[in-house]
Amino acid sequence: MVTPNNAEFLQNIQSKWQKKWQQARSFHADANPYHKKKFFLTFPYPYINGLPHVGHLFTIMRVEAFARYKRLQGFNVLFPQGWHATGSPIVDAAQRVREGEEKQLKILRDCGVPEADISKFAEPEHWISYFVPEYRKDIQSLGLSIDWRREFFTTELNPHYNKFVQWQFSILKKKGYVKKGKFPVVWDPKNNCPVPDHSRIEGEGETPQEFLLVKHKLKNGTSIVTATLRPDTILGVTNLYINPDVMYVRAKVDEEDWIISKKVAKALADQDKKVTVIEEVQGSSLIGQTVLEFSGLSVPILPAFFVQEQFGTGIVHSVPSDSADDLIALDDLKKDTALCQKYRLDMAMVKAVEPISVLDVPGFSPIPARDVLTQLGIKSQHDRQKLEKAKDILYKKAFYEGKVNKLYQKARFKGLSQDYAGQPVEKAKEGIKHDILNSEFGDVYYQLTGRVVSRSMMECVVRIVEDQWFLDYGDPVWKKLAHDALNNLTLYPEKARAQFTYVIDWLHQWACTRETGLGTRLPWDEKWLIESLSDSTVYMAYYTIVHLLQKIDVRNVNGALFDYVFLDENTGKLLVDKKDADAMRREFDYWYPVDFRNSGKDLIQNHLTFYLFNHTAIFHKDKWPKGIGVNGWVTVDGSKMSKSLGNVIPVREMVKTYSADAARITILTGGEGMDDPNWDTEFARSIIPKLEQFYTLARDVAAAKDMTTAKDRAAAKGTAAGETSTGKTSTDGGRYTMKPIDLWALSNLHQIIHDATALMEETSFRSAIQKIFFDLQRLLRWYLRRTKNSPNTTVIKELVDAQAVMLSPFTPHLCEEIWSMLGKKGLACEASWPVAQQDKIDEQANAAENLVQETAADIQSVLKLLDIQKPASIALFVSPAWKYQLFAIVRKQLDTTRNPAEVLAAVMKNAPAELRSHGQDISKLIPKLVQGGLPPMILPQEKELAALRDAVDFLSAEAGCPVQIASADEASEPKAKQAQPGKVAIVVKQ
RNA sequence: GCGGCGGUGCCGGAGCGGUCAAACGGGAUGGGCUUAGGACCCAUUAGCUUAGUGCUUACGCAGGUUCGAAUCCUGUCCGCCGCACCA
Repeated sequence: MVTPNNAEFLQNIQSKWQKKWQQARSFHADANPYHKKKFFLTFPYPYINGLPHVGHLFTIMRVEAFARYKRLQGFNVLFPQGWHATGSPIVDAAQRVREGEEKQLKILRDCGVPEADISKFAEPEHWISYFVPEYRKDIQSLGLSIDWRREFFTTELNPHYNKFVQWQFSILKKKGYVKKGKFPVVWDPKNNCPVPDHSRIEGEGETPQEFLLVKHKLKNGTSIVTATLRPDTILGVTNLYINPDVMYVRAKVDEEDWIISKKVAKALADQDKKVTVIEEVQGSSLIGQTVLEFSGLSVPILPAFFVQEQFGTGIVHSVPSDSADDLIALDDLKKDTALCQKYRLDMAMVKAVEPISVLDVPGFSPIPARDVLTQLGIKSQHDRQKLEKAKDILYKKAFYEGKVNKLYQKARFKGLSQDYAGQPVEKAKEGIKHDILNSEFGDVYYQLTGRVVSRSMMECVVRIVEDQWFLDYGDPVWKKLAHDALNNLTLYPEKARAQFTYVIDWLHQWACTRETGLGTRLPWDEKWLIESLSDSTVYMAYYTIVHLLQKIDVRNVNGALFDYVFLDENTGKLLVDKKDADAMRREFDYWYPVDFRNSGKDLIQNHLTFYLFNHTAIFHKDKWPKGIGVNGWVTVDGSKMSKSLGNVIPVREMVKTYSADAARITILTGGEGMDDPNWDTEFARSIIPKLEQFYTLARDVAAAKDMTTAKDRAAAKGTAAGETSTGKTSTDGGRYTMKPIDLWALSNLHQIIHDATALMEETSFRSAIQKIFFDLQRLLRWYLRRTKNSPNTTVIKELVDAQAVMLSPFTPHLCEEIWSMLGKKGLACEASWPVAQQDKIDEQANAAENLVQETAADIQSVLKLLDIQKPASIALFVSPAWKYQLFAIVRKQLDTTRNPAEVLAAVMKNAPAELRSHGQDISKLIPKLVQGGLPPMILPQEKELAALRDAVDFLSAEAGCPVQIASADEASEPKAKQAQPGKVAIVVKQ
């Protein structure tokens, strides 16, 4: 870690201002009917199983900076904060503490928990009572402008909130958005419980995968059952493959007879099936028999050794057209007379088995598997590696580019519900699967995508849980409402919209209840806890009333109260004072809807979209969300944040090392939009002295009532009293004259205010900081240099005042300090954001100053090239008059043509005689002007002269010799002719 | 594979048809100020060239549109995020 230069100064003023804000209750926000402009911001309440770190900081700071900005804009701003404890991580972690797991204990120690207290964390409740205040302390130390009166935490440990969530769910239920169904989960068979991702020893990220079971019927009615992920090829089945050496079982599954592997027989028992094993069946005994297919065909059962017992059902239906495995096995068998004899297979029958083409895949023959076998040079079914590759190629090609062929006509197969012929595989697949499931040939089976081992060291299985509750985000009516909500809100940034639209369409049923963890119980089925993403969709409404509600005896909090407060409906008896209920309703009515909710972009696919869905289900349309912000994932010095890299910087460490203000501005400079913001340690270090420099400058401005020099004042007396050279009146006690450079400074200031305001409005904080801090600092630097440190006091004060206010959302402590030092009344956080005055933005002033700036630079470079230390004098010539005329005419022409010849012709035609006399020069100049383009603004000759004359002192000082200024028109000097509008000719005399 | 976002100089990162060899910051180099400085100020930071200029090569790669492209179009390669019941 780099040691900062000196953050003490910033750190020393931190707690002082935080205390002042607290005393002034600057961030307490209450409904105020006389203050119509309100702004309500939130970010998702953090899950409190740890302390805040740099990863959290970015999201927090976006909301914080926006909150402070909106306050400066005159809004009544509500920025509350709560805590999330719902779910299983805390419970699991407590369990691990109970078991004394070293890794978990270390995490707690790293959070600063004293050794003696660690055992307390065996209780989940203790996590809340410990981490809530610690987390709050950390983010408070950043000087956040949160209304802490409205803090709360979730789960039934907070009975008021508990009632709120139950109210929410009873409304969802009433409206039919909560439904009951079956659901596959990863299950520990020993402890009889579901195994969430983070409490696995092995197999994080593995999930149940749905396979289609296909029944193939023997003459006696028994089904040989295979499992597949490719129902689209069902009509291409030519035979079954069975491993002759494997011992299968015949089992009664529900009311049917199935032949399957032993493992599947066991697994199905967990998956909502009644399974009784009747007998064992040797694979070889089935070979040679025929089965009836979904397609209506009869196909033989053949031997194959690539078939693995533990995969699928241990039996494979063969689609040699589109499976390389199936095809090569068939090829092998046709050549293997000995094997056929062994199982008494009729060689002619085997040879008669031919692939059936079912898919049209671009770039492939009707039998794609054959192409791939040839392509990869696969010779036998033992060539496993190549076969895996073949499978990959075939699947991807067929699935994403293929179409099912003409075989899939409804007329040809009674099992099909529609004509699939010609449909893309991707689309037809689902329909065909559905058809098979609806026939007597199909069923469903779940298998894990990989091995999962639970903490009890048991290998997990898939289990179908009955009576699981779902939020039906697939409901088309609800989807429509969510789209409506999306269409009526502002996104920060707008480019996130495509993703939201996609997610709304893609979401379907969401299992919203759990059996374990902390949370709120489902009001009508108390065995279930409401899952953590589902209990946090509309709680922002809770913020509006929490400080009032939680004072009320919870026994008097009922559904009728929430109906009254949130929906303006009288549905039952209120158990609280009408007065109290009205007060809450006023708060809700005033603050809602949420104007800005910000979170990481990863939450678009769940929480933020749930947030939209649920608001439309619960609240009236005028209370739907107004704005959502999303941001990228924080990186640290360019690398992804991770525990293993050890670059997860806790907030408390950042504040201790860099100060709150430096940390705040660093993180927001790290990025904007959807890009991943970067915490740049080097920036954090180098910004500290720059912030102090800003303070020093402000101090000088404050101290010097009059920053002008005696010489300036004397010079000023020369002009008519109170009158400046530009005719403006100066009223302050500083330098009396308002010179062009002063107007230029103001012009640029107001341009910056204008730009920065627009950027703040769209939460582009990085760019805003660029303008407000760096561009303004540069402006100040040039202004001081240009005025040789005697700026106009009015101007310099306006610059510093504006900067202090505009920077305060980012570095509030420093800005308060400066604000008070400048002798301002009140707090900076309650000041007014400066207003950009269009009439002060003067492009001509910019062009004039550019000319001066460039001339100064050009003088330097000429002197350097000629290696002249002490020039005797310098003459500057502005362009001859005819070139100004020429430029103006060319500019007009460029709108119609860009062809140099045409421009030249037009110029020569339109130009006055005087200009035409410079014909030769013109024809040389024009191609350049057309190619390179003209400068954005061309000042008239007299303005250029005036600008240079105004700056003559400065230019002389920079050049180190007297400077004369003249027009090239009356100059005999040949070099003077080189001058152009915007470009002065320089003649150095030694 | 699908959906989303990106690929710019030593680095971070602006720019999104002409004012672009490319803002701003960081780093590096040189100079100034200083007892000294990690503080501050100034200059340089693609190559060649020049009295302040001009030229060449550059904005992932390849084509195209245009008088003109980092900027628009097409194709292609690469990176990041998500693809769920987990906070």
